[in-house]
Amino acid sequence: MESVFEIIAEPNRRAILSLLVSSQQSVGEIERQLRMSQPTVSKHLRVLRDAGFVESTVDAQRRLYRLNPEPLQQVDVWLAPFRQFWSAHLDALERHLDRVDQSTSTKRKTRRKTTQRKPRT
Amino acid sequence: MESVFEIIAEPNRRAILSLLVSSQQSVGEIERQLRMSQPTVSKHLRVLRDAGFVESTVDAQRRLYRLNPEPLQQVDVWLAPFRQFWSAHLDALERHLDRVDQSTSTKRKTRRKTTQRKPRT
DNA sequence: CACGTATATGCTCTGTGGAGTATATAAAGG
DNA sequence: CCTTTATATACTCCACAGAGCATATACGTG
Repeated sequence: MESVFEIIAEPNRRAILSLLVSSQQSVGEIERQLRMSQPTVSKHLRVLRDAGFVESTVDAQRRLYRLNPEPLQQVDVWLAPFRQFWSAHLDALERHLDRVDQSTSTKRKTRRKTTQRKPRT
Repeated sequence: MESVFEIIAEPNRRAILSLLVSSQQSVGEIERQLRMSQPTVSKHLRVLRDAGFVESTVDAQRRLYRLNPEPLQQVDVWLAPFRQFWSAHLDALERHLDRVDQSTSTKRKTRRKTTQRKPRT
């Protein structure tokens, strides 16, 4: 399981990463929010930490885990050559993202230029 | 193996996808270029096609496979929330991409807009 | 110090994915 | 037709990842 892609192939790990986007969390908090067993959470966090996806700090008995975006950037880099391809299917993409924006928008995010998307305006 | 992420977790499948960026290819061509056994190629193509990553057309006895970017866009969508995070580590990203550019022997040093990288010549 | 809380880790079991080998299918070409 | 070429599929084997359970470790508090 060296590869970044294998790491994020696991649904629970993706869930953990997504959870950490909002703010850092302790193991127990993750455990409750994602309703996974404590050993399972700890094991996945171990994997994520070894792969550099998260970092932890000690707060007494608890460990606070926070995101480290670097490895995800590698995914983005791999994705890059395929983006050129999307232009062909751009309208489909637009529609898709609009759908996502709706279903995800618990907190008003005006979708911004997301680093690479066509200047939409 | 329903998830898009599990699909691209497999190195050979990623290789196939990357290969198809340049142009469509027959099974035999993929087999030779990636030096994988024919059944292995066919099986991975099956998975990729079922997941919508590729499409095929018949050319006599051979099947030509071409890329379909849609599923990869889902990966991009998932990645989106993390991008906001990268700004914090932007310089690290810059350095990282520079390393990648080098090791990939890209001629053009002028990297633009991040992510919006030029199609390889 | 003893106990409760928080997290990590070892061990076992099970499912599943990928490779290899052999074989089936199908089209082209003599 | 018979053969060659191109691709798909069935079957078996093996490795390995993830979950559960038990247990170890460590810190805080009375």
